[in-house]
Amino acid sequence: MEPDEALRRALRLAVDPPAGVSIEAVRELARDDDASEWNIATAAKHLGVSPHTLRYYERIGLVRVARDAAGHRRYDAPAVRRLVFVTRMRVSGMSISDLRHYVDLADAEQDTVSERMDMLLEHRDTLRSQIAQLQLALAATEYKIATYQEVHQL
Amino acid sequence: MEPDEALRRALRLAVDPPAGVSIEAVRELARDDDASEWNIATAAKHLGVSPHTLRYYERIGLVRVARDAAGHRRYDAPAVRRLVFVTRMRVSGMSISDLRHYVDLADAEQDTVSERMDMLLEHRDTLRSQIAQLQLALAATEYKIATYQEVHQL
DNA sequence: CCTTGCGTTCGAGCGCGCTCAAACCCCTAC
DNA sequence: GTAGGGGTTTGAGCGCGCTCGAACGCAAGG
Repeated sequence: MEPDEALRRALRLAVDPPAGVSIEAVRELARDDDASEWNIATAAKHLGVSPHTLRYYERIGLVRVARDAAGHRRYDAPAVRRLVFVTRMRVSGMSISDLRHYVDLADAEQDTVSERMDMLLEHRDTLRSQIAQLQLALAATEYKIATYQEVHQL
Repeated sequence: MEPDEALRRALRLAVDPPAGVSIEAVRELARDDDASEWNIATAAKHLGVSPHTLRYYERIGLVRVARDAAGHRRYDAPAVRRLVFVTRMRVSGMSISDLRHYVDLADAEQDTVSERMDMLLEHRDTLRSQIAQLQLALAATEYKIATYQEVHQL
């Protein structure tokens, strides 16, 4: 078994939430049973962002990252999972400040589940309308392409 | 018939390219047979952007807009169609500079169809992967929502 | 010992896409 | 005549999200 197998597994689970997942997978994600960790370059590569961006995300409080003896960042499974979530939300248009609010709630001691739920529900709606928008744009683009092709045949 | 019926029709046609459209619709879109025009406030309202933005788009060459006797902008059907296209492409992530390139080609004298086709094809691919990304994000979000709900029931 | 390479912190800079403000113009209604 | 509400032009400003640079630290290899 590769040394960072657990990290890759966490990454994959977070990346591809299967259709019928449930408590099982949550527990899996919640387990921190592997000592394997990534340095910033490796983490950046797997997450598809730059090391600069990873440092930036940590600086603004989106993720907490441990240090090794030399003071270098070590990305463990929880950090990677958080970053997968963060990058996904960023890519899907959630603003940095909303994301900060969300992770502040997630990191809080108290029960903030209902407020986070509200944010998630709202983001879900945003995503749905975004997708609808993009599908409209796609239809328009394909329509234009088809038109050009037809015109070209005249 | 409302005075700006033709403009609304142009807007609708450009907004909702029906599945099986063809030359017919193109001709319809291409006809400039109506004298009705919009002022900047009306155009902005219908296009869902601010007057500021409309002036900005004109300034950077994305659209040409005529003036009335008083020097006020008059948005006719071609301008509206162009702006529908522009806003759709913007919303779907095409950069201003790419759009400028595209409309420069479209406004050029020469035959630039093939180059525009290339841009459209590329944008189509971008749109498809964007949609895929968003659907992933949506799945992840719904997964998280479902998880919270299950946890809440425990 | 010294270079190479990878990391650190912190503040500053930047590109994009608007967004605004100032000074002005014109038309209509009172 | 004048107040109000729409519009115009231009250059400047701004918020976001990185992105970079400078100065430094540490550890391994030649």
